Amino acid sequence: MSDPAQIGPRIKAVRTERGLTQDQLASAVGVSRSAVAQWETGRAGQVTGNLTRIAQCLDVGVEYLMYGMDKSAEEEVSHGDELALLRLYRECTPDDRQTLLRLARRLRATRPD
Amino acid sequence: MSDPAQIGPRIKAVRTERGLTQDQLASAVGVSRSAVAQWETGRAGQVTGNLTRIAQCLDVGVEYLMYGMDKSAEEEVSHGDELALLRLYRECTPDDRQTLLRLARRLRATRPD
DNA sequence: ACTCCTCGTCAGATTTTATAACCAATCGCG
DNA sequence: CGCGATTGGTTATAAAATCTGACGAGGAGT
Repeated sequence: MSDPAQIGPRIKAVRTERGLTQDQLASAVGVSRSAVAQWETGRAGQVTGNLTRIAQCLDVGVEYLMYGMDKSAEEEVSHGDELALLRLYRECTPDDRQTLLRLARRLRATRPD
Repeated sequence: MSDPAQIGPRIKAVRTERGLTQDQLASAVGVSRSAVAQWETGRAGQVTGNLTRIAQCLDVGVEYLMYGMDKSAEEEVSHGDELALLRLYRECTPDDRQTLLRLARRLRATRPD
């Protein structure tokens, strides 16, 4: 799941994307420039308690640094109407759920391209 | 955001919820029983590279141990049928989406209690 | 009272990590 | 071309962190 050896390159990738030098990230996190270099080159097995600060300074999620992405097996819903639909669906009986799924399939099949 | 001092009690809470002893969690993670006790009593400032293994063994997200909760602003979908519904919904036109939402409301309103 | 189980704490060995220093590559300037 | 500045990789080492095994306390059951 988590690949510690990949955290370093990932930190480097995000840092350069943000246009920061190692010195700048080091100052932001509160460590020496060498520490950042060692993180990025995989010398440090884990970046321990600094992980949260690094994520904050780079404006990226801790789980992104750890796993490379948010959970991929699950889907996130953030649109209000999709949330509403999901909640309504969950409050339906199994039969009604099947009805909704069938209608969704029919509507999708007849949509214009 | 992250409260390192709270990781310990959180580990303990999840462990006891799962009905595990410190010894059992220690065996699962691959450390001594003392290490688990120290994590839970806050002796260790951070639980370093073991955090991922702890989360795996306790069947909980790393971010939950670190922050106490998954992202609260978003909802996660993990059931296959819900994923299917969501995907179908997204492939529909706005008009068809409204149709689905209306039907869902009607079905929810007529469900037996 | 005794035994067992669970867990908190401690001393110490081991491991990890951050620092300062060193060095190399690149680039811009005179 | 030589020089200085900047950036970044690497190393030795001191300091800090972490884990282990041992010890002891409290509770439950017999």
